[in-house]
Amino acid sequence: MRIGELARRTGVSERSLRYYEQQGLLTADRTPGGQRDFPERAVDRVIRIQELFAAGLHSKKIARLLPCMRDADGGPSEIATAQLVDDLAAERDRIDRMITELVNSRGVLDEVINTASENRPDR
Amino acid sequence: MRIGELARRTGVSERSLRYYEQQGLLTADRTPGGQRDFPERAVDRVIRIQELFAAGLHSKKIARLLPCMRDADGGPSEIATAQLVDDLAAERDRIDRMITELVNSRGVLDEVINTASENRPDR
DNA sequence: GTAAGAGCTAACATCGATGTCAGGTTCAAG
DNA sequence: CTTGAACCTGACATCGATGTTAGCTCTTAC
Repeated sequence: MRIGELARRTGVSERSLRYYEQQGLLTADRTPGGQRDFPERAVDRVIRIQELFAAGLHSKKIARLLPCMRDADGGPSEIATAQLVDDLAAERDRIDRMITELVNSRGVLDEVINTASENRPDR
Repeated sequence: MRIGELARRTGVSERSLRYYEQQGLLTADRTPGGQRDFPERAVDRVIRIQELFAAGLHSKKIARLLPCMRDADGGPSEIATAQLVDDLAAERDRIDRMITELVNSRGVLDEVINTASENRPDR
């Protein structure tokens, strides 16, 4: 599929998709005219890339990580090196802490929202 | 307490603390010589500020939010306006989605890590 | 063949919290 | 009084994903 469709289906801008390809996160064939032709499974991949970005990983780390992930198709095409595993374990712990913080913050927001609703029954 | 101690106790750089004050997120008295003198409760407040930053809120929104939060001392000193509540509700939903994504990403990392440990019992 | 819509590259801009540095002032202990 | 640590302000730098624009090319339907 061409870049426009992939953008539409993932909600990610064309700009970002080109950037992902440039960073080695996505692979695309090219038409004879030089336009990108993404495989169907790029959709899932883009979504996972977005999630990893949201989790605070940088593109370089994602690039090392992706080949070690189980694909839609089957097993991973590479096994993570010990060094990468260490790295990912650290990220994992960071994400864990981040989840805790987010849950806290969500609670704070809920409290403020609820307090306001109680004191301001503008219905 | 002075800025160095607050930085040490919160793990937040002095630079950031000055920035927080400048953005209206923190209040500090001044010594006759012009040095900041933070109240004890600044410690908790800084930690909450950090969490809100981690949740993706910007300083301006945090500045509007903070006076509506329940303090260590007691009730909020302001009630959120309807407009702010709408805003916060949107942030809340965004945080919710972010948590989901983080949990997903954590799962992905765990899988890669586990796969590597199984295939590479370097112990 | 032509026109319109979609894609291409390259370059520059942005955002916001934080790092860093310079040059000066304050504080506290001796 | 002196000295070194801690603090002050102000300015500039950074990082990285993404937005934006310009100028050109490809694709496709007519």
